[in-house]
Amino acid sequence: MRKSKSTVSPILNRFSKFSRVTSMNSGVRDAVSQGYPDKALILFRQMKQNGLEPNKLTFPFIAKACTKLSSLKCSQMVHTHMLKSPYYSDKYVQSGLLNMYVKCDEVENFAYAVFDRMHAREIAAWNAMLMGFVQASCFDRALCLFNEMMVDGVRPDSVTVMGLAQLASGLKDVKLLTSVHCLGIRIGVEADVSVANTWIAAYSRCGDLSLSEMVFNEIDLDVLTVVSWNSMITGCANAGEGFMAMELYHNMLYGGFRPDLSTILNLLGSFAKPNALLLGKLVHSHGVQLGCCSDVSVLNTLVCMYSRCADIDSARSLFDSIVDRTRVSWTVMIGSYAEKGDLEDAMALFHAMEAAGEQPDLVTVIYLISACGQVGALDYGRWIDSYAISRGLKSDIRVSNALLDMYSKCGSARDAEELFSSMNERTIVSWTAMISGYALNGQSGKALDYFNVMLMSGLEPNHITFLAVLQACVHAGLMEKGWELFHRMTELYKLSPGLDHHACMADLLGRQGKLKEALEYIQCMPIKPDAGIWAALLSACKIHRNADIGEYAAHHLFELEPQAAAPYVEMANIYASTGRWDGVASIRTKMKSNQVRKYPGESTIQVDGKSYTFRVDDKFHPKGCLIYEVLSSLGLYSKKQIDTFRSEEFF
DNA sequence: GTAGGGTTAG
Repeated sequence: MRKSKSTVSPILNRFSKFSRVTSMNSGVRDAVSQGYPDKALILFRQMKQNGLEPNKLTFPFIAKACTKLSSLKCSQMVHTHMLKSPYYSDKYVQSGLLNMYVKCDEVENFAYAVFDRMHAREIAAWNAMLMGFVQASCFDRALCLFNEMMVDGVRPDSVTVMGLAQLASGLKDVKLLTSVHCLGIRIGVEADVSVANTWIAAYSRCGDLSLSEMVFNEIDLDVLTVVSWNSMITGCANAGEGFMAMELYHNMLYGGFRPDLSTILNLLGSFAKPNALLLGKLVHSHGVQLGCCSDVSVLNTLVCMYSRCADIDSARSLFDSIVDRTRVSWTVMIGSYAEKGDLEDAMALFHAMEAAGEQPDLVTVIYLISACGQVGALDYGRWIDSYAISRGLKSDIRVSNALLDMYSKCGSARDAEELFSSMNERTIVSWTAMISGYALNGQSGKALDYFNVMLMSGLEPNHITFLAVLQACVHAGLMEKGWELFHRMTELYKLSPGLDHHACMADLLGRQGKLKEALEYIQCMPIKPDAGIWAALLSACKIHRNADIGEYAAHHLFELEPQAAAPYVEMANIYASTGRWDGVASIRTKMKSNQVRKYPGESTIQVDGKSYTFRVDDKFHPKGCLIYEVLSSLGLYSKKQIDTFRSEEFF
């Protein structure tokens, strides 16, 4: 007897639907594991269109696809589907959802909302939330979360330890990191190579490369991975230890490891400095051999490497060769021009970037701002300020700080003050920008006032802040105040003075006429004095007409920078002012034999976006006559000099 | 068959 179709159909139908969902699930899973998250989402959509209900296994896979895409839009779409599903409260579904939002950088609102509503929190959920806070730099909240986790009696595992290590390195707190390290040993996860790799990276980020090395050397050879090598190489790169990075790379190849994209990327980072071009080129060629150089992030790093190695032409032609330029590609190239003070090329590329439909972000803007500060382009600087406002970038403190610095360097204290008082958050960088702005523009009293107010607000000065106040003292000739600050820096704040700080102190002594003391100070410095310090002493000798100490300083300068013209000129002036004409003649001979040429000094100013360059006694500007009239009315130029120019018929 | 994780340019 034939069964009627109507009784058998629903069962068959349900069975076939079940098997179709199962096969769709494996399709989704495979797509995700093979690195095609977008394909997984297409399958998911097809499922819905065919009336197939995703089950409890579908959602974790789909969530994983969303984490790989880091797209908030996709995540929210999936979230809506999940809400309608009977499996919404499943712990794995919830964990997947949480992780999805963490990866979209939606930690504080979306991810925490999911976490907060979870009934049963597994260790994975805690870890995901912890990582999320750490990656979003919400370190306080991460610490609170860890405490809560302990109170809840959840036992930390290896992933927790990794999250805590990243937390400690984010805070640059090596003490905290050591206690995380101890926790790792106590719970027995120190043999886990992933944990060790995190420690290597974390110690180097805290500035303790020797501890990174210790962890690296303790890893069992059987479990050592490429990531371990990469972490160690990155550590060296960040510490500026290019030679050590290269040595590690050599050992890595010797040990039979195949470098990957990340190896090349990090290695290039260690050669992004002058005099490292040869090694950079070597690694570039390795990258080509390994097939890494079609990757846009490697290309971007290469552009950066070439420009930092002062080979801007190679950087530009490499940039031009990139087919799929990203925002970072543009920014790196704009930054290359900006760092060498080439504002015009930087701006041109910035407009090209916008024309190409790429959105500049805060890093792009910060580069442009700093270029304006370097060349004193107040007009452009103001324009970028308003551009930053229109793009909502000025709310970021880093942008505001860059603007403060730019206004100070352009000598516009009013713009700087206005901005400073409008900021609702001020970091040590903001204060330091203000202080050094006043120091630079000769308003030493105001610089010191700001310094005191800053101290009262509870902020701790760093070595750059101290440099700024010391410069203020130099400009005002405040010898005692300078020494007091210098001692406060070394004794109270335990900051070791760098070359610049020592230069200030030597300058302070020299300008006061204490040339012998200045010389003694330089000779007893714990670090080798550079050309800047000797130049400061030489110019002090010029003020106080001391040819003997001047000769000594000049001698060092001729050794350090034989091609620089300034020391020869300074020394010749000192001889002339003390009537030692034989000395003047000997300097002339020395300049000739060393083939040193003195180019006249230049000064550039921008008005209405146009650059004007002037030299001493410049007669080429069309409005020169007017300029000299104004100068004479200010008492900066004598009437007689203007008449001389007139008679020469230059105007 | 299901989670959370290690290196990553400006």
